[in-house]
Amino acid sequence: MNEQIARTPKQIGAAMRRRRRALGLNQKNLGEKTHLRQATISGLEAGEAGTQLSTLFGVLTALHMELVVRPRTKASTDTIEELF
Amino acid sequence: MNEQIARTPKQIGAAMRRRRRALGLNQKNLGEKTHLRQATISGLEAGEAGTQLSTLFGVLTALHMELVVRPRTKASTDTIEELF
DNA sequence: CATAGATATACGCTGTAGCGTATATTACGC
DNA sequence: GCGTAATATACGCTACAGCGTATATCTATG
Repeated sequence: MNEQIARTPKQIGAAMRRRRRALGLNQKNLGEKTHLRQATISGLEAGEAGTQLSTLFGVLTALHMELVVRPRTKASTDTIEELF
Repeated sequence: MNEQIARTPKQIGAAMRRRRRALGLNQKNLGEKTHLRQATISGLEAGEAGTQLSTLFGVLTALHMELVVRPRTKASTDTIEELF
């Protein structure tokens, strides 16, 4: 359960939230590590689509996580429009 | 070679560029699929840290790709600061 | 319940992404 | 080399992320 597929901002946000909690951190702690506000972490975890890559990777690094990019595994009905 | 680890915007951009080319698309085509400008795709592939998650996931979807989020596999000396 | 800790939300501000449009630069086939 | 396709860059514009700060709302746990 520690490999999460993420096809949307919400999914990646949820995965990061689980990881943060597993590490026993709160949003404020994590904000200090990453030089981001607690409110910014909150938005990222909630899956705000406008969040920037710098924010994403900053938090990933602080959580000792990484991404894997790969072709989609299962068929999906996702369209661009319904992503947001 | 179709699973790429990405710990920085540049790495994820490079992976997406390889995938786009493997699919025989140019930035303009991809921009039309995603409702993004060719210039925006260019920035994403170049690893601009300010790129938004909506842009990232829009392109990932158009390229039939997905992310996996997971704890880091190997030891790394990465720090937050040197990411950007 | 009470209340402390955690998370979500608000306000005004500054910086910048993405836009349309256009052009400059690079890479490639002939 | 030359021309063309592909990619990078520029300009002015609007929208909004992230900022500091503050507060409101949830959530434990006694």
